[in-house]
Amino acid sequence: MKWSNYFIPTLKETPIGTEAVSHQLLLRAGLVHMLTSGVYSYLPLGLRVLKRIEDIIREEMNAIGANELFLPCLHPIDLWKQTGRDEVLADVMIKFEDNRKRPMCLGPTHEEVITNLVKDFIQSYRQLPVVLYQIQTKFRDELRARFGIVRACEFIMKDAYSFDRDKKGLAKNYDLMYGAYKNVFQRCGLKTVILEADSGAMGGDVSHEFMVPASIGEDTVVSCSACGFQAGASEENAEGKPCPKCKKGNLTAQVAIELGHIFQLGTKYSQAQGAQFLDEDGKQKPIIMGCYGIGVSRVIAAIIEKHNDDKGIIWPRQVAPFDVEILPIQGSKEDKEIKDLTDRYYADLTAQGLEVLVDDREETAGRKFNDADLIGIPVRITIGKRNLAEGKVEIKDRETNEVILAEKGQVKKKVSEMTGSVCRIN
RNA sequence: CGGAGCGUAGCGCAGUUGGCUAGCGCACUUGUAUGGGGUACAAGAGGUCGUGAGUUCAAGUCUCACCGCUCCGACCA
Repeated sequence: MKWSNYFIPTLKETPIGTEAVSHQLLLRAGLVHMLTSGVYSYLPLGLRVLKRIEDIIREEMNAIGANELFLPCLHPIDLWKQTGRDEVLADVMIKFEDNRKRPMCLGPTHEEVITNLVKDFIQSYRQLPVVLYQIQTKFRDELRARFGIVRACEFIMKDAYSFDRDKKGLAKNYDLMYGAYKNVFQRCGLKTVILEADSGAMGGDVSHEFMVPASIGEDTVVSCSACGFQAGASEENAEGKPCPKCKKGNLTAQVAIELGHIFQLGTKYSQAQGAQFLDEDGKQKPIIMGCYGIGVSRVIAAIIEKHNDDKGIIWPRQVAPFDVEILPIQGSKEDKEIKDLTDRYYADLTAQGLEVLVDDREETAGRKFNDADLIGIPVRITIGKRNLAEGKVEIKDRETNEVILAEKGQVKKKVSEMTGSVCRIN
């Protein structure tokens, strides 16, 4: 991909009214654009990151036997009345009437819709278990959107739902999800703290939250310096209490971003909506459900919060929008060798399955370097006269700042070593 | 929804006790030079001063209302 043919509107200055580093860098690196408070467009570079995270999630979901589908975001309120959640979630629902005066809402979550769907197809225990998921836009009329895409009114979520005949089956699927979630966040370059949580408005018994401690966030995690005990906490009781587990260490608090939340729902929805199956013993029973959410767009913010320096973003390789950036330093008179090498490296690396961005703009070297640091592509190849006079090309690792001066014929090999040859997931 | 702040060019800002043609930096256009860390010089283009009403000879500036954005709080699967 040529930069000159790609829409990457970088900003030199930090936009006003941005507190979170991730928010600032999302805007400066040209990943997102705000339409109104809590509502963001994803620009080409941001969309690439989003899709790579989605692909990681898809792999992990598919690996545990979950099937992807796509549910509507336009819901009749009548459906929500079946569970009474039209009242419970009234404050976050975006409601309106369609042209036939029918009360509608934009889906803030999808338990009711999926239960309605499964109800129409599942009659027998022989058809269970079923695990379904989607990656879709959710709408929540947040009283106060903040931290850019961390709390938005329109955001992208992966939500999965499991349907089992008994609690044992639910526990099994729950464990599989738990493991898959650990894999997803690890592959995204995030260290998560997993907490037992309150199931709140979702209902059910067992629930875990996947949190990433960061400098911003809306939740608090306390941890014990002595035994490593970790738990969620409210602001008031967070600091300075002795550890409830080992009684020795003191708890220290840190704010965190909630990225995932899984629930053993039980029969709350299946009972309310009449989603039953005929069990082996000839009795009608409500399907046992679980639900599992990941804030996909929020994952992007968390990754940036944890992977940046004063110059910009440092993408973990697995989620980077491009694998390699080639940065030719051209004068006004085009240097044929620089151009030829640029084309050759582009072709060679692309043939290896790498996504390559070429900064072919007629900009000064300094500007290209700064933009490269800002958008944070893991590997940068700089082709310029200075090193070329010695037959060398510079390869730089964005994360470690390590610089290799490679023979111009060895670039493909060196880059392959750095990226682990074909590092694309698909 | 309570508290606080902000709104002037794409971005970041200045604009005095109201005063005459609304400025600066970056970005943008054209030209010349430059070409390894936001290069230099020159010439340009770009504005309903958030919206509406009011006070006044005169409003970016004062008053009121509304809209929008941000932060703190409340809320949050």
